[in-house]
Amino acid sequence: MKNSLLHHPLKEKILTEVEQEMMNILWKIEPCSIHQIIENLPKNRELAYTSVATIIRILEQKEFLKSDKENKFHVYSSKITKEEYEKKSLSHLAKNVFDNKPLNIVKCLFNSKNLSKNDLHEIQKLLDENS
Amino acid sequence: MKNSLLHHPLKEKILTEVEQEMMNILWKIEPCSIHQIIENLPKNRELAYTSVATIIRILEQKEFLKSDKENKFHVYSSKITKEEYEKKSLSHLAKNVFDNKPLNIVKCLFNSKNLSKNDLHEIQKLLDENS
DNA sequence: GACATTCTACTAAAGTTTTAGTAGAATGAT
DNA sequence: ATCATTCTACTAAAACTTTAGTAGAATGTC
Repeated sequence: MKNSLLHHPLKEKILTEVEQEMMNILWKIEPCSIHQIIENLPKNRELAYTSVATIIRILEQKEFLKSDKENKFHVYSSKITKEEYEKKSLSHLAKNVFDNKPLNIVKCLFNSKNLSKNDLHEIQKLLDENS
Repeated sequence: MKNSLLHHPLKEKILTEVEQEMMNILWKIEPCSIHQIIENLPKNRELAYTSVATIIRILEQKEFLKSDKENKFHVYSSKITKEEYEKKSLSHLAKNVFDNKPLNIVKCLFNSKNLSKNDLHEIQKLLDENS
């Protein structure tokens, strides 16, 4: 079995670091070419064209994105929205690190003092809408 | 360079899946032996003693835990608290998936309907305490 | 103390991730 | 049509992850 990961469709698929890096760009500019992805990498991030192409190919095999032949060349677009993936990765983190208790994530955010005054107002609004 | 990862102390270290599995048990029962960790694995999770020992050794190299020789054998304890790691993994996720905006994590939790009535009350309490 | 059992260190192998090269196909320019 | 450039598929290699075996050290039992 040469690529066993690709044959476990039920496994909860989480992006690796580099895959995440590419998907973040894709979600911003899709549909797009390999070159457009490279153009959108930070200047200090030097990756060969073929390296990006390989990562994209793997992402296609894992069904995070799809490719279409638009007139001349391939263009790539996501098969999962950023919002869907945010939800998936957050519930993965909740399960693995936060005892499967989403509330613990909120508590952690409050404890780590990473929320601005405005964030607190926004959260209050969310609460008001949900009661 | 045989183990280059271990020589990059500044890299933000995030646990792999199996490492996380072991650390979650360690945080519950530390200080503890390899055998105690194995006893605390789910019944359907069959891992050889030596596999667990290898994972523990890697975790020690990565400085997530330390070992002490307590009278006869080694006992292991964490070098990072669960709370510290929760904070670290959450800010890692915020940075990589949520545009570095912790508020987006809270929004995602609200959208995904994973919060119970009681959770909402608890969040209201947190808000009241922080204003 | 001899023997069986347990523990630890080291080694290993298969799979995955990250990065990039090569070759040939497709395209563009003359 | 030819040549240079770009794109894609395939291959590859080093590092990392996951799992486990082997050998020798430490310990317990008789």
